[in-house]
Amino acid sequence: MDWTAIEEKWRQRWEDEKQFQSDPDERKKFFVTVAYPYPNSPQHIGHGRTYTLADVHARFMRMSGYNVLFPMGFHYTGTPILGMARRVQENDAGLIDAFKTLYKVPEEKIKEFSEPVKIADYFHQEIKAGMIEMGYSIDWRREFTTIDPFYNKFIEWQFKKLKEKGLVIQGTHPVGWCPKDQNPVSQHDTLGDIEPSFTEYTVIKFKYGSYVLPTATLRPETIFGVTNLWVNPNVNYEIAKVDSEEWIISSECATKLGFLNKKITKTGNISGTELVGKKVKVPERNDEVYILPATFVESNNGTGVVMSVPAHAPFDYQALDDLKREASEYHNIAPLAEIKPISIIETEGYGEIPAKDVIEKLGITNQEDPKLEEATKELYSKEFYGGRLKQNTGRFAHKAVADAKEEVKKRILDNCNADILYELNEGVVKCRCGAECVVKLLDNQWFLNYSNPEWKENVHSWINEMKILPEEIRNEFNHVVDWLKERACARQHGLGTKLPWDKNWIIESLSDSVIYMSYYTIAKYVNAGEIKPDNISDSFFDYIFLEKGDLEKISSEYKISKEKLENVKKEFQYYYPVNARHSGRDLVPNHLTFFIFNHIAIFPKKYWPEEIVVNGSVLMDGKKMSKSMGNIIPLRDAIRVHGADSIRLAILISAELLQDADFNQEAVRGIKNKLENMLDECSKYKTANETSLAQEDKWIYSRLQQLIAKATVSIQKMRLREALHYVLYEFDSDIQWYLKRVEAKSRSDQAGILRKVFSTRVAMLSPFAPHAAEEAWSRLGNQGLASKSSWPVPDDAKIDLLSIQSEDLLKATLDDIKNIIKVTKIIPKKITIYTAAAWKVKAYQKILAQVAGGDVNIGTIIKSLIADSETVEIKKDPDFVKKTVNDILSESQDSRDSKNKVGAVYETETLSELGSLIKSEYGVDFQVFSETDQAKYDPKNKARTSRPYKPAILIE
RNA sequence: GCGGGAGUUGCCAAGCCUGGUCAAAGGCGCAGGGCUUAGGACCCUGUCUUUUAGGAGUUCGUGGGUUCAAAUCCCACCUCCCGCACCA
Repeated sequence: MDWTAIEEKWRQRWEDEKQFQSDPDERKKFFVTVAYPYPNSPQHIGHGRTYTLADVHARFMRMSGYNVLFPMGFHYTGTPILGMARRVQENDAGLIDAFKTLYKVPEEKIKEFSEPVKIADYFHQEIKAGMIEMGYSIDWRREFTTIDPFYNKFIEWQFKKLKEKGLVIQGTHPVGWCPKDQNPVSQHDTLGDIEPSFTEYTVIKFKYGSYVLPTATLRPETIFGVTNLWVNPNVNYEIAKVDSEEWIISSECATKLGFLNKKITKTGNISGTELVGKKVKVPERNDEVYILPATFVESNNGTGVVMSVPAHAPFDYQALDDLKREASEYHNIAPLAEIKPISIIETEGYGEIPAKDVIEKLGITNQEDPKLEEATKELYSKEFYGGRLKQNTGRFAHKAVADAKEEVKKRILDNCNADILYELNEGVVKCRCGAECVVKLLDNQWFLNYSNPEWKENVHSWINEMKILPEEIRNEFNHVVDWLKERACARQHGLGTKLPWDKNWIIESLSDSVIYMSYYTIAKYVNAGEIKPDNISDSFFDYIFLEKGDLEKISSEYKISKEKLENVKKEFQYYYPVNARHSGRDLVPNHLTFFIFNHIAIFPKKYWPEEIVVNGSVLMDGKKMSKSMGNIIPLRDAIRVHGADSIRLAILISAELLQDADFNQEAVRGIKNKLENMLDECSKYKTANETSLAQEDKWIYSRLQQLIAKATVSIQKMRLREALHYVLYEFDSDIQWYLKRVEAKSRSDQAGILRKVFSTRVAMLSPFAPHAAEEAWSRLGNQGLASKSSWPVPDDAKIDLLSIQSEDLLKATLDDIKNIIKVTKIIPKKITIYTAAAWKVKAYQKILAQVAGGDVNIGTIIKSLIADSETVEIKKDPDFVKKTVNDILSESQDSRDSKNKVGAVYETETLSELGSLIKSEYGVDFQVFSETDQAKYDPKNKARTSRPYKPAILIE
């Protein structure tokens, strides 16, 4: 089957009929949006998932009678494209090869890629083409990119609004930094793609005369256990003026401090040896300790000076031990023997000197031993999570280490006895330019103040009101909101909009994409050239979005007619708020949360987003997709191979929303076959001449109604996998049964019925597999487009419960027959069936009513049956009650209710329908008797075991 | 560490919120049969153990508990996956 042609044909029809263009009208609207793509590569199967989900949603709502707007934009803003362009300029072989072989970019295009916008433009068109081929029902008249001049104006407006409200603030902020490029570095700026991360150290200032000897530590609380300082005798230390104090530090440390906005003036040098034996004053304690030599101290780590806490730091314990053994060399500098570890933390599982315990456990004998790292790690973690400070720590006594750490740090910082230093965690990180990265404290950085308590509170309460699917995600959102702090919202390079009040900054790319959904409503006018960016400024957006300002004035200011302005405003007011926002799960802790925050900050409550739908990612044959694995399939390649609809279905049916969907070849092939069979099937049922309905006809119509009801509920909950499962697979077994019945009876008048059934089914398939549905729809001889047909509405009145009960009875009985044949391995020659006596039927109805009323006590049921003359015969067969109760309990609530409603089924009559089925299946004779039938054929005396819905069976 | 999620019968995966319809949907795989020159596709049957009458037994990460009844509720434990910031 030529899917390319079929899909192309129907896409053209949609296009011709402008089916997805949405303009305000009298209908109710539904505005569905998806996070727009970042065009730095072609989209792959994984990207397709979110868009497909949103498209199904859009198509379903459209069929349900809503005026649906589903637009799309392209996010040019950001740094990765910039980085790629730079790599192209540098002739990066790896990247250029990826463009050629993986992304199949024509050679002459790659040459243009040294210009970032060209990369974005190229992949923009590539992605858009893929979206069209996938059949996404997008209104392309509203497309834009985030570097369009009008969009820039819009973002400027957004930021001015935020600033007016005091939500944009300035502050300092540490970042990974390249001193050569004078720029912050992130993962894709470094050699080896290392994300620079850093740890905050507390620098504690020990006074040495008028000098300060600072030590960097992760454990400020251990200041109470300090017994001495360590310096490396081989290091030549700097004496430097740091702001207003004179510090003695390693030269590496002086450099680092320079990036942390300290004013450093070097005034001299002092060797480590010279410091050894001197005394320093311990802050918070008012006593003095000696400076001692240790070789483990490194000049490039921290300040080059270390405070020694031998009781709790294995390095310190070992160094002190080493020193004492070599005491003879140092006898003149300090009374070493008097220096004893001071234990200040109590931790279960450790003795008085925990460092000693760990060192002995690991068999460490000198300070050069690499196992000391391990020892430190172990002890640090044990003491941090399980330790408590001892009596000798004064006001901090009995506190948990985890708490005390912060309190001590705060106290010594407040008393100006400490400072802060950052160290890169990865050791040396190199920028792509080759320079070694540092941590820099950026001044005057702009932040969005997501810490603002009032703002947070509003967001929390809205999150609790919104529709969020799946429900689990709501919790996650609330945690993210709690955890979110100030976020830097401007950077110094990249594509994007300049900060309106400080043009040195470019608005960061996640901050310029939080309220853009509102922009779709005006993009249509911008694209049509009806409004122009040239002199547009804030009052325009104030008027459109916030209904502020004077129409007359604005109209003359921008030379836009009043009618036009009113139209634009009304269009916004018609479509807003966003009814459903679809997105991948990875955007929960960032984009989606910001999206809520910013809507709440800028728009009035009636325009806050109504619903968020989050989906998981896509796996490739059970594995994560990644470039290095080489298992990324570009979406357009896949469309060429499998067709768009098979891909859509494969992605949707493999997992429910939050689960990762697994895309694999077998699954797609299976689906494709399924679709092709269905199309073939549909070609058979053109004619429509309805005759009077047989029982199986009523049944299939009833089942169709039930299918509609179930599928509709599932889609409304965005349980698309389930809905698709009902429509595509579960209903198939009903069709099979129907065909089996019809064929057994040698009927030939079912084509009209099947055409109706299939048409409804195809309509329900239309949001999921739109092209195949159109094709099937037309093959069935229907007029118009499936995607324009109305979503079927379930009608309870069309459900014939009796036919459902009857068919169920037939199926169950047939199953039983099959089962008996299987177990006994009899080759049947004759099959006889006996239905239950009238009193059993009566009794069954009574038991059913009692069970439905919640009474499952067999004793009371028996009593009440005996009391009734109609069912007094129960005495002959008391086991009947127990079996019947079990029968009933092992049924669904629905089925019980329907049996209750329908009352007794005429089993003898119904079961005679089995004749044709048994004849066609086993080719043998078949008879039905009632248990009470005097003339019955019952050589094995089976008839008496019959129960309602469970006829006795004799196979010979 | 903090936060989120998951562990189901060969594999993937429903079911869990709202306990009985659960030996547990569906797909894949496998086995047998049909169709076919063959392959593919398609259709039927089977696929925990056991059973010569439609039945019985043992299962849903592990161990407890609640209940007439637990894959489903509660507690503890084990294992795995994901996010943790200036980055789209």
